[in-house]
Amino acid sequence: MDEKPCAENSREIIECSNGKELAACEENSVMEPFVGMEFESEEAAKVSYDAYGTRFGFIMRVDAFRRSMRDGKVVWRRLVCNKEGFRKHRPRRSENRKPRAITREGCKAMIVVKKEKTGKWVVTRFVKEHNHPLVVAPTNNRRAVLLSQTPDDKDVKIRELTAELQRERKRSAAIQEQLDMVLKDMEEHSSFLSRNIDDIVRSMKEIESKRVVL
DNA sequence: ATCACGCAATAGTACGGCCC
DNA sequence: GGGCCGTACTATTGCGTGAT
Repeated sequence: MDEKPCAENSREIIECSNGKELAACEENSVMEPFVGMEFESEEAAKVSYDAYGTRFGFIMRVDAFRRSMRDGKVVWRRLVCNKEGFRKHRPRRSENRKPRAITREGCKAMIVVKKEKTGKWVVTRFVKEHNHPLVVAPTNNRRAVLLSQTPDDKDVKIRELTAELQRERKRSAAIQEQLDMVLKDMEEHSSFLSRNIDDIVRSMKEIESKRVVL
């Protein structure tokens, strides 16, 4: 079980079971789950794991849950990678139709969160390793990403997305630099305005004191 | 008895493809 | 283009099993 939180480093290379580079952690705000991690609500856990998945290149799927025997409320929830498990075989009703792309690859990655007596949701299990390459998708259309990839397309798609990711990183670094310059200018301007205000206040006080003397 | 978890089944839904 | 059908998805539930 891997229980190390990852958010300590602003840039951390994550590796999956096949040892390939997958994605880089670029924001401290996306926390890697760890056993014992607490959430205010079930929804917060979902949002967090979903953000983590988006950041590191997989799609979260809400899996099983359990209700309390006493009050019937949900007290246990499992969140998995969308490639978790294998698709169940169902007989094809039409031979003319093309089968859809395979989306399940037997991935074991998941987190399990449980509601404690305190009302907080705590991660009780975290499986980090995926059995497939992780791809940071540039689109918000999750379903389109899921269904558009056949096994043959995947390597090409991974290369394209990796190249795009590098381009976007360079672009964001340039934007960051520009923002830093703007902030610096704003600070300088702000301190300039402060000095002006101080001068004005000082002048006003001098004028006031002269009036009192007269 | 209760909890934790795995697995299968099912309902509802979204979407792609085919046919008119 | 629009309707229908098939496929695959998520969400939920039931049941079984092992641990506490």
